[in-house]
Amino acid sequence: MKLYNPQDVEQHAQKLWQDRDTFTVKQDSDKEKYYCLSMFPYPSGQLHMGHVRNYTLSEVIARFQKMQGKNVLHPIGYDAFGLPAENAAIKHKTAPAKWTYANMADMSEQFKRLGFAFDWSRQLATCDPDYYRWEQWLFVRLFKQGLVYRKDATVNWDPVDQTVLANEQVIDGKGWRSGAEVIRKTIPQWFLKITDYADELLAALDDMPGWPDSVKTMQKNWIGKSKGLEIDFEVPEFGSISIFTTRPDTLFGVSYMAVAPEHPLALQAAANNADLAEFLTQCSKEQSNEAAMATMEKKGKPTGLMAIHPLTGDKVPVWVANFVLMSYGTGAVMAVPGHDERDHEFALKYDLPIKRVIAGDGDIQATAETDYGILVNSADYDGLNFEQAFERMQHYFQQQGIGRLQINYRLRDWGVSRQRYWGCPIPIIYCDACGAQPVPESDLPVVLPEDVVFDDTGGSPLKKMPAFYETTCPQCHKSAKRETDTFDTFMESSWYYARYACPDYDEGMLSDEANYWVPVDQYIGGVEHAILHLLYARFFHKVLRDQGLVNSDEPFTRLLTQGMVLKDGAKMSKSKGNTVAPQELIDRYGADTVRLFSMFAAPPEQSLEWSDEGVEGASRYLNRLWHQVQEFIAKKHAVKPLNTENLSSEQQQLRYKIHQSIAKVTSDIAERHHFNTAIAAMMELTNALSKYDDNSDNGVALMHEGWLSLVKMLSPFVPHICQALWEDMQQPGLVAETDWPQVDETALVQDEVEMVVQVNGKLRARIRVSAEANQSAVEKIALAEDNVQRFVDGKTIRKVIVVPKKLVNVVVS
RNA sequence: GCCGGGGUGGCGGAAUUGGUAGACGCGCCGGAUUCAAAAUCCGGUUCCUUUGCGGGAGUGAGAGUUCGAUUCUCUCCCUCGGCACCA
Repeated sequence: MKLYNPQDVEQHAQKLWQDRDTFTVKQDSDKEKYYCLSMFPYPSGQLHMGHVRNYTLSEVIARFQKMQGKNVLHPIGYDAFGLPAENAAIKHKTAPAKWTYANMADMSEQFKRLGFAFDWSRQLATCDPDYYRWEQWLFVRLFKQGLVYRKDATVNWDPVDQTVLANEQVIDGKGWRSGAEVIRKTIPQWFLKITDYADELLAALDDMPGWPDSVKTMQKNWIGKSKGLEIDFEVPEFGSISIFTTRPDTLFGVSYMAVAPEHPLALQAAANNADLAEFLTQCSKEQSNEAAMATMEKKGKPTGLMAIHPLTGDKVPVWVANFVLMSYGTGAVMAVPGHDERDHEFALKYDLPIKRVIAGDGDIQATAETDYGILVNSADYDGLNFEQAFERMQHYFQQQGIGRLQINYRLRDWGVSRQRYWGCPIPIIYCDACGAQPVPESDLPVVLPEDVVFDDTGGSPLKKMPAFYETTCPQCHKSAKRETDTFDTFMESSWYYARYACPDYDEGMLSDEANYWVPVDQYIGGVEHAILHLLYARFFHKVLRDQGLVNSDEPFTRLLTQGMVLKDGAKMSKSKGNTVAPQELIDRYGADTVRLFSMFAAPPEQSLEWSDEGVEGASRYLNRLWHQVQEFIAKKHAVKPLNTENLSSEQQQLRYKIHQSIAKVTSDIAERHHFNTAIAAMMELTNALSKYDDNSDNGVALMHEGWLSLVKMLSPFVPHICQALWEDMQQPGLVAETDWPQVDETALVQDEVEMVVQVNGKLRARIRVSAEANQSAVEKIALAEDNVQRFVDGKTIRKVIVVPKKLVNVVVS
């Protein structure tokens, strides 16, 4: 008997697929298309288990859909720009491009060794000028349409390395290399007006049934639409400040105002107040990310300025507070300590008055009451509820011209400038006379010089390359300077899915073929991308649509968010030393084993705990499968058609098992995406077939049907071994190109079913009854059971619940 | 802190619409095979109790709804992901 040698079997199958271009696809209007995509990887050089899991998931779906007769696109490429290449450049003294291209070649080799059904002809890399030129082209178009603007924004500045740091490079407020205290610095940067699309991005979520609710909820909360009033407060000696509030009903409870440290009012007040200026400096050293802002100690300083309450005319002090965000709303808030927890905490700390303006009987000095209620201590507005007060105030302020209805979003415009080298150059030229000018379309792409040397001083090499930045103004042709910032790498990952449809098209960003393939039918990637990447890509898609480049509204019809791969309960990482290299496992057990384990160990959404013993088990299963099928083949049975009219009860049972397994595996893959239970069902079928021993014509026909169905169903998971078994079973062509097995409903009809009998919800007996038995008959059989009688005896039967074909519950007291 | 997940045997997990808790696999235990071991095959395996039949408890903790809750509601604990410059 042939032995199972994974390395031979896998090489053989991979060569077949390559020679026959099995997974290269073309537009074909006769076939239903299916676009299956996993988020493309950053080319770090080493494939890790997260990748294996991610691409095996899309792989199984892609191969399954192909067997359903669809024209399946399953592409791969690289998200090639990014910070790690710059770090590697400094460390290894190589250019980021060289390092990146070498990594991509390595990873492609590893992908091929895993046998993934990718259409390699469509491979793309975002660092390729043929790719990013269209991103620059789009940016220029958006610039002309006013969807791009420049404004000041804060960055992390390392004063020793004289460089901008990414958030991840700031550790406990210090630069990761220099250890210097990082400060907030404000510099001009480019923004995309994603907020123009906020409403559509929000509303469309209600019509995306293929997305998990959790992701939709996160995006909804991230966009954070809220309705409130913008109200102007007079501030003598400054002018006026506008605040946004969703709770105008608490306006009479305002006892102070708070502005962000970067607010113009704060800056003016600090000009002749050394104490306040010192406080602002302190604030500039605090981290500006949201998590830090929310957890840090709330601190403030009075500015000495007073605001006039627009309804009472009272003077209330204006404070600077470290927790007010300049980037949200107007950078200033009214504080109502009686009915807002943060304001309350702040008021207690700085001994500011706390007033009750919403009816209630708690101690307002001790706890803020944030629920809606009836207004009190609010002059004419007393007795109104939230809606009434909101409406009257809106009306009043509008009439006075000092307030207006405002829809506010938590979502901020997308800052796309990065002060880094290894990214797509922003196609802008700065002219002293004409200002910021987009690079003319005919001059695109602005190519990133790849042959660079990194020194240790940090900062982008572009800033030291006159050959790159010295240019002329496209408007007045005088000498001008090119932008040396590059794009956020989320830009590239926001449209790559569409470019896979036409990766070599050089007459435009997207060809007509994009509308054949896009939207992606199934998108798969880590949950960590639930908000940023997926929101930016949705935004880009709508922008592309409005440019007439695609004709759909959303890029991803169905979304599957996979969990992380853990080892010993922690995320695999080099620093923890708990990594498992896929390559070693492939060498040892073969790609099929690695693929099988990664699909069997957990359902896709959950985190997956890596287990060496589990891998061993997967390998053992494949060996068992191989031997069982080979044993069946070795008997050289003449397979005759199954005579369904004449089946023994054992044959009926096996037939039931085969078809029930097909039904389960099909729905687990197609609908639930629970690949682990699909595999469990196939293991059960394997066990049933292994135990079965019947050399009659019907017996052989059933075994043949069973093994063949199993080989087909396992093939998306473990395609190499299945191709070998397929051939050994004398089947024509490729298992990858065959049809998925069909369920025969007649095999699923059963005349007897097992039911459980409970007394007061506790299991007391099991009964076998005819599938057609009516309720009273079932009830009678159930009550006749000895062990049921034991618990019913001497008690009154209150009622009997019968769930057909499942259970009987006798309620007694 | 805010938003979104997760918590079930020794371990990974299953239970699809409120209806048998623990499928499948790992590990472990016993047996077969072997000079012996590995590999393989067969059987057992939630805990407590019982010779056995059976009984009791049990899905992070606590409450609630229900004939019946791993599943629904509330409060709490632990843990993971995201928080706008990691990708």
